[in-house]
Amino acid sequence: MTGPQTTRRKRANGVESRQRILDATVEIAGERGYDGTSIAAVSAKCGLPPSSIYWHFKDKDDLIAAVIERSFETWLTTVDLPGDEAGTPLERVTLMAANVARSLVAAPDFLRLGLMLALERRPTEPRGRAVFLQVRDISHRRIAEIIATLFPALAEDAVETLTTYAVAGADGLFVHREVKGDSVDLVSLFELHARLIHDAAARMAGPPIRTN
Amino acid sequence: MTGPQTTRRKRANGVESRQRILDATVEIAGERGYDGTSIAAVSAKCGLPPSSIYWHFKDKDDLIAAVIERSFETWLTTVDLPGDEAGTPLERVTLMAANVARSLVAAPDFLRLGLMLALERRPTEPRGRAVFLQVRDISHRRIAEIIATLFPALAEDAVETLTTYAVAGADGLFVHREVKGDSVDLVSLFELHARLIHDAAARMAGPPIRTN
DNA sequence: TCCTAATTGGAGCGACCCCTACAACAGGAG
DNA sequence: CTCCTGTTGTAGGGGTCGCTCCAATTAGGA
Repeated sequence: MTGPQTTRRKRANGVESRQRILDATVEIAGERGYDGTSIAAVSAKCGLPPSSIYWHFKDKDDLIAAVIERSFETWLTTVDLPGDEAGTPLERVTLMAANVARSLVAAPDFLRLGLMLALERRPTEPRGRAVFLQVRDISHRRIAEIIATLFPALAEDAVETLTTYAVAGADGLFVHREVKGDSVDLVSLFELHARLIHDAAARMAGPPIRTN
Repeated sequence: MTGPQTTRRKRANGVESRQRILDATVEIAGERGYDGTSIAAVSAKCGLPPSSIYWHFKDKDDLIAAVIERSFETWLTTVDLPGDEAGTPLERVTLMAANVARSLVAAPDFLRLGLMLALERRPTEPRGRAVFLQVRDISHRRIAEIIATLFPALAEDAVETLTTYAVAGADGLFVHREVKGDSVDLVSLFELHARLIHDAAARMAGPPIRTN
């Protein structure tokens, strides 16, 4: 513990190799999914032999899980959720939606691979799927907090429902863009999404007059 | 053509075998995706040898495409889109959404497998993916027609945007239920979805007073 | 300079993959 | 009965899979 740990780490190019492996894997796995990702293909794409991959990662499952983790982190940095700037709730919700839309366009690998893993239901769940669902829950809670802050009058289950709806809409719109190609204007679709969520929140939080 | 076709079809149990193969395939492919579906596994599940599978289907790609086609048809029969019954637009949109939600709960294999195929981006596209996107476009047009009928004042691109949003929301909510399990009340989430779409359509179609 | 640990190179193992070849069997037609 | 056609059964070929083993190479610490 306290002994001979001078400055010896990062001796060779191990760290860079790890990044090269992850770069190659995220590209292949984002295109072909779990089973479609072969170690041989990753090896060919990153130029390192399979033994190097298995030196850096325990097995294929570990590699995919690491890819999910790193993709989520890089995606988080591009989201850059706004803190507590001024503006009406509608303006702030719209700004957030635009940010998320742009980040999904810029770094789509995370959500594409994650959704593929999430839809699978194999007997022994891959660790990457669990990791994705976990970070997804974190995002869910963050959004729920923001909604609760913007609309303090909302009941707790209303916040939960709106958050679920917000995330689901984002997923669906993302899928639409993945299917239809780059011509889809994700930002404007997210703008509509934000507006509808805002109106729903305002209605749910507003005074209960005019129920029908 | 007009000759010796008495009543000879279905001599052995060929038709039933085809169904057994499709039943086994939709189960496995709905769980594991394209690459995760092996002919050996299908053979084991349906009890027929691989040669029978390859007698009924040209290759694995053909099998998956056939599964998509049949799943879509069985899903269509459970949707049972309402014709032209009476009611306000909101009532009719809500009814449609509830129907779709119930059908997705009853027959989720079609959309689960379809979304998995749609998210993949391999160099040579599987035929099943093309089939899914095709029937998806058919659904899209049907929904667009209904929206245009319910809200005649809507501009054409507004109908298109709303249809895209409706389909995307349905996809996302479906994914949410697939991830979170049977405890998710898909019908009530679709009810909210229908209401938001209706409000958006009414606002877009209505007089442009009170823009802010 | 030698020792040691981190990393790479490459061969290869057993299992599984998709798919095929071909014999065996069933039942209607003659 | 014999044929003929649709369907099943068995065996396996050629290839890829995830993964392992181990020698070779590199660079820091002594």
